[in-house]
Amino acid sequence: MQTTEAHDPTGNKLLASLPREDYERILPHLSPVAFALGEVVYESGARMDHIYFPTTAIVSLLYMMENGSSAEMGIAGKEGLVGVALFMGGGTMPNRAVVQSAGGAVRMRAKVMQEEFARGGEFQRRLLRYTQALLTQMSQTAVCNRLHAIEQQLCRWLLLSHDRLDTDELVMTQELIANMLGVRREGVTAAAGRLQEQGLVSYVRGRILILDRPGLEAAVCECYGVVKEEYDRLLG
Amino acid sequence: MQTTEAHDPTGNKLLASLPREDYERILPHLSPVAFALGEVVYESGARMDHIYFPTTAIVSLLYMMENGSSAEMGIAGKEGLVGVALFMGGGTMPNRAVVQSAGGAVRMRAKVMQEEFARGGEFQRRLLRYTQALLTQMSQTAVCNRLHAIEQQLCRWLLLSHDRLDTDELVMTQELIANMLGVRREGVTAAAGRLQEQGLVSYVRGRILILDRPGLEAAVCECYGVVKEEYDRLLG
DNA sequence: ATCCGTCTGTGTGTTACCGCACATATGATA
DNA sequence: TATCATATGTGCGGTAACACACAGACGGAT
Repeated sequence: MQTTEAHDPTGNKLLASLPREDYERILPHLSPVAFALGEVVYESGARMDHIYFPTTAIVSLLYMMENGSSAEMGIAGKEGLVGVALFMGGGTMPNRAVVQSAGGAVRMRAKVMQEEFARGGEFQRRLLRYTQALLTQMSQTAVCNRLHAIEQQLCRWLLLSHDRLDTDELVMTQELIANMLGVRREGVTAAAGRLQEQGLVSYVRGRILILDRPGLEAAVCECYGVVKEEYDRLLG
Repeated sequence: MQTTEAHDPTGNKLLASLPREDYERILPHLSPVAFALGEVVYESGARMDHIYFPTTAIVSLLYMMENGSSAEMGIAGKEGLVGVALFMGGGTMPNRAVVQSAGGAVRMRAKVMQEEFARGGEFQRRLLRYTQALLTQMSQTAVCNRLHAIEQQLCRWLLLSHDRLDTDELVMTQELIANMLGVRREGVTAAAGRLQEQGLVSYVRGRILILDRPGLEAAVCECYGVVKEEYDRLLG
């Protein structure tokens, strides 16, 4: 795997954007972690010991229904972090964080992070802006779930994932995508088939290749653009 | 209208929960506002001059689609505030805030609020915890929109509104509820009719009366409970 | 090379919600 | 009391997504 990149804290854009002074103060408190596909970063309602800054990994925030079905409310990759509850004050969140794309992250002990946050400097500022971006992503997911068709949501999901990867290939079965989107596997098969017919993607057995990104951007609903622009504005 | 209550800052639970010292420092900077039904508190993408703490009013956060349809992503009442973007750092949000139930609020100039927030004390702590609660409400709305039927969502919406009112009567047409939920008006008519048959609510021309709150709580999906518990835990 | 678990494709019938059209009821106002 | 804008009820056809069943296809392991 991408050993050097995955363990370099600057692989995480949020950390990389810190002023040198803040970055260097934080650096000694960061330690690398490797995440496997499907690994649970934290469980719904569970207290976390660390905050995670993905470098090459992508993490999905999922709500697990009592009856076993699930739906994704947001995703985090190298642009952000996993564990906002640790500095927002609640400590826990009623959702599960699952590794959606294997890769690396760096982590920081909760206590150290909280002390740094309490300094009120640039670190705090970036964390709060990131949280606002996440807020937008989640709220737009709510809108998209209500008003848009599976095919458009699949485009949105593919683009959000692609933005957080350095490759055009997503390792992901249709079954897993269905769990993320909160729809049936057959629904994903049908939507993915239509995208493939249009030449936007190609896929074989758990691997999806993005062939025509501009084409996907033309096929996606406005939700993707709203979220993307807000991330760029707040974190860019 | 409820003149005294609506203008008393302690009508807002978030302000009322502040330690006396913080509350008294903030009090001189609060001024009362009256909101009419349908009034736009802030427009999508617009910079705000004030943060609002509702006392008797309820405000909906709506996303307006390019094609004119809309969907609610969250609501705020006396338990919270409107304008998280002002302390989260983004300044604006890509959604509209509309008065869903007429009533009062107190407001505070953005600059003053930001200075108080930067002190890093209890005020900051409460604001961040509230924002985490809002995050949960929005993400649970996403899940609910994906997985649950209109009737359950209507129950959720009625209960969330009822929690923020001192009366059992909601002044709200089915047409407006449909805009909030992002569904057809006829869909609301049908769902509301079923709730009325069960004796849970009664309504006539723009007024809905909550008759059997425990019954509604039995009919609602788990989403309401998740959000409620998180609000109680974080702000209680 | 074969086996077998997993992933993907497809068909059938059902349901929830949509869009449209229009009938009826309410209550404020003249 | 009559009028009228607005709110609500209802019917009908269309469609997207559902649940279930099963067939084929791939690719790693023996």
